Amino acid sequence: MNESKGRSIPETVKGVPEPTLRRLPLYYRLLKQLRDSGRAGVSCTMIGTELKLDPTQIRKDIEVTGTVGRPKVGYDINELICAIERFLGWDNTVEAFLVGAGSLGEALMGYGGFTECGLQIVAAFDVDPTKCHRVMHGKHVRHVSKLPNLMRRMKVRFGIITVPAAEAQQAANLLVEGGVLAIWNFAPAKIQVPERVIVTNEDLYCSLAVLSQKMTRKLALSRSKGGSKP
Amino acid sequence: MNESKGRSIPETVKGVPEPTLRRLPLYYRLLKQLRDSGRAGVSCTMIGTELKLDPTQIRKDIEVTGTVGRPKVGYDINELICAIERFLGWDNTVEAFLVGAGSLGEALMGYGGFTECGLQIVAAFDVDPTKCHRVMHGKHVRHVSKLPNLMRRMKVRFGIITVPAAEAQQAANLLVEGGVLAIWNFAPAKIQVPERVIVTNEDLYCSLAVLSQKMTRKLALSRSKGGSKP
DNA sequence: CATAAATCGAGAATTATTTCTTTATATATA
DNA sequence: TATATATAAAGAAATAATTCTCGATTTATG
Repeated sequence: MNESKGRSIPETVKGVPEPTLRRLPLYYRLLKQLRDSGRAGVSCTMIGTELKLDPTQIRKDIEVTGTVGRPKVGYDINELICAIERFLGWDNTVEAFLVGAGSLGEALMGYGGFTECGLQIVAAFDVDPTKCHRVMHGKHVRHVSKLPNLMRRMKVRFGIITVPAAEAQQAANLLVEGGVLAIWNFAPAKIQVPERVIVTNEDLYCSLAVLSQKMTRKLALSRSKGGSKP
Repeated sequence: MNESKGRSIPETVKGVPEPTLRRLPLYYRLLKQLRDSGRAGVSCTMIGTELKLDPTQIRKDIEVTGTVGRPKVGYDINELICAIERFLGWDNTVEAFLVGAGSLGEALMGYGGFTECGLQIVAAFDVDPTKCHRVMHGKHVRHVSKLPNLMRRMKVRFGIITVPAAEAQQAANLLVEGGVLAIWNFAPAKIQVPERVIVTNEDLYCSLAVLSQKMTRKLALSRSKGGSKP
């Protein structure tokens, strides 16, 4: 008598702002910590203090998950955790294929935390035959030529690309051939896929740009203010 | 007679929007490709077509780098590349220490492309003694206890954290002790640092959230429209 | 040389996101 | 029971970012 009636998730007819989506995991992590430490309830004020974010913003973010709180009390931590999981789709296991068994691929396979988000890497693929036929963090590494068929047979719908930039498009093509639904692309290259395929790029250069520009700016400012040359 | 006169970079008195900063590397990469293919000039229209972005937005982004174009012609590719490099601080080499010599750390050290952005990882550190005293992609791996002193002696100001979440704060502390200016944090955990230190979090869970929510939404929609159960 | 087409640049309009304000409600305390 | 206080919720306002509009400029073409 909780999920069945009407809109458990507000249908998401109108897309949720991406900034909100990116903040939800931050709350999620904190909530789990709080729960482990024995708390049962939490207020936006508390989350805000902890994460240095505006409480109103947090309240609006939580709203999209469909969770309701009580004045003066806040939210039930368990309920909130479940709501975020449900909203993000982290309550169901999604199997994924990983293309590119280099060190980045290995790092992701070894990253135990993804299962918490329902993401399970079930196999890895590589073009390099010397990397194939071995087991990495409990997952078989196979040759990329096997990918499309295996993907269809196993009904895997999620792909992770961890190959060098130059090979990213080929990797994407294989995944598309296998009927992929969503791709998490770690290669610093844009990939062309059919419109129906959802892509998120994890482009390290974009993040680095933010950091290095801020650093550059800071250095420039400190130099012009308190620096040696006026 | 190009940089010396007046404001080569528009001083950046008022911070540049982060979305702009994150797009600049995309242009940068494309521009280098275009240059390699022999082109000398480029218009926002062309970049926009290539990257599927609005030309006006690109024009505004380019504006922050201080580059001026010519109507009907566009921008000089070389000039634009240099301006972006200068603006992001990618024209100067920045030396970095990496904390956490696991597979993610190894992946980053092996990632040749960072030198293009002026980022040079000069050494790695780990708490695990068995990982120390070896060479990884040409860089020495040392024990974390050596970090602060070495960092001050070598005047390294940039830190990269690739340790597990539970150890992130310790890693940050060491870097702060060493006088770090900016931290690129790959651990899925918030780190507490003095206000003067610039931090960029590369939190994979945040990106995954975007992707899995979109996927979940899509599946929900397709089920409610063309699915089996009405 | 006049005309057409492409494109920059500036600013207006729109849209998205965040922050502020107010109101209502639940709990604790006197 | 009455009062004070913390907080959610709803909506208004402010701010940030994107997209649109238009005038100016440069090159190409007849």
